[in-house]
Amino acid sequence: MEYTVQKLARMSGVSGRTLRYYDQIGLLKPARINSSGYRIYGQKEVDQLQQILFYRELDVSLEDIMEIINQPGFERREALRGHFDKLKEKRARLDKIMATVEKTIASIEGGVPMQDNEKFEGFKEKLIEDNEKQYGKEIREKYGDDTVDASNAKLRGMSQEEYAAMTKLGEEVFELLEKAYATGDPTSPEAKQLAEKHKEWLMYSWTSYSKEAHAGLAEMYVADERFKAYYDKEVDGGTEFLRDAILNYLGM
Amino acid sequence: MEYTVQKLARMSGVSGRTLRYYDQIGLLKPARINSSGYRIYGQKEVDQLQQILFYRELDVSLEDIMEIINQPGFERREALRGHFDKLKEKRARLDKIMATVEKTIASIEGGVPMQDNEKFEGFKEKLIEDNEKQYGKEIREKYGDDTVDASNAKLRGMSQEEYAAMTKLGEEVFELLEKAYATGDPTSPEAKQLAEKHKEWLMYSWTSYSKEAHAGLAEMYVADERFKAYYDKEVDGGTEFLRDAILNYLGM
DNA sequence: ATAAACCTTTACGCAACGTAAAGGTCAAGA
DNA sequence: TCTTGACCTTTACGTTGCGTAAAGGTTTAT
Repeated sequence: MEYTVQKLARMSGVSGRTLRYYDQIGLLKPARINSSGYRIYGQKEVDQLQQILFYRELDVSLEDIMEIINQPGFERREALRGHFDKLKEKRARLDKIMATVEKTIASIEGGVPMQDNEKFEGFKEKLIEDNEKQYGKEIREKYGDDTVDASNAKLRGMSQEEYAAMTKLGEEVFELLEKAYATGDPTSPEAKQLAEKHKEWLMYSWTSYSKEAHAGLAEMYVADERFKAYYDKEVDGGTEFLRDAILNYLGM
Repeated sequence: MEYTVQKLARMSGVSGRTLRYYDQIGLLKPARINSSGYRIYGQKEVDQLQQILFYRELDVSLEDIMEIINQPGFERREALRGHFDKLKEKRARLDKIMATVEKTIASIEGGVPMQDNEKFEGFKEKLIEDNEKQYGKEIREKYGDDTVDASNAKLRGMSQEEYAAMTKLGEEVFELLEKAYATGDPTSPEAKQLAEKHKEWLMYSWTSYSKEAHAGLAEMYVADERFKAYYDKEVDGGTEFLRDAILNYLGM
């Protein structure tokens, strides 16, 4: 497939000017120039543009992108690692800023005065290491799950609303788990409600439902440490409780 | 408390030049100018700078920030609440990008080849449509699974070798599925071998194993369209066959 | 008294394009 | 066939949000 500037632009979401600029600085040259002087891009160029956009998303400068894509594989890996670290820092910084926002709100509402230098926590990029130590694993675990959720949602081509609804349901399951766990009884009304909500939540990604599959999933939660870690996050033994609640709900 | 340019700059993490620039464009004027022409900032200015930095963090242009904070009905507390939500969104986006970076790194290290277009799923919004036509659903599903695999590997702190081994096992399961399916009999020796290999593969991520959980997972494969699509990729009905083979292997 | 560390304004530079301006090309419809 | 409108080209200046001198005045600490 061959593309002119405008076609490639529309496909990739960048502007025609951008493509000409990339040509100009030597970042992405068209495959050839036709007899009228038009830029013609081919498959290879499409792929490379995708590469470029990928790095651009990571806030890599065009100059650096040029270096990266012109170098062999292991160099690229190093670059990626560097970017990953940068992203991590960025994330930690965001967390700090969010904390500052919360604190500022609290200070306004509570009438508690805030120290001036506190107001800028997070904008300065110093205390990142501390943050890592403080949140460390927790965030990573959550991060893993978020990733899975996001990819699943995308996978199924869910609309924004659907995804939001599903997420909300997921949170509700979690809340219910805490409440039901507090009763200590997997046959309690709360536990039953929990199992129901869990089924409801499941239906967002399942096309067919069977008691066996639901029960099996519950067993798997206990067996697979990843799921176990997730459901045990708030209350220890939460995973087993959830399984029991589900099995009970299903009459098994 | 009163601050000169440099003091405020150090406290807030921005540069002196930035403060002068903000004065120049009228975004943040000092409280007063002293007898030597120095800019002197007071309490009000400190708070306003904080506001400005919050907006800047959200990629709002300075011009827009000016409009926003000069609006008559501007309520600081409301604005702060809005900031918090937007920051959360930004963080979620960062998480997604980080996941892709990690996945890319994993693919380089694990020697698992990745399709270029796979690498960039999720980054572009528009290109997806076209890609869809080209490669259809298949890639999305694979991407989803890869993501899960990668994040799992990370989560469990797997070594590269282990991850590679697991990936290889996963492929073997797939090959066996094709071979066993060809026999048409879920009780055949090939089917039994398939179930065994599947269990072996599972053990990479399971800490405890039970027949019930294994059987449940098999049921889930059929119920969840994502898994179904994955195992049906090569042979239609492969998922059901796998389930039957497993159930048979487990004597259920 | 002198150096270090401030402060000032003016002014040019930068990345990654956006936005004309001035003109050539191409497919489709009257 | 001719015209229209959507393409394409190059050249070139504008934009944002500062960084970075340069050239000089002020304050503070020793």
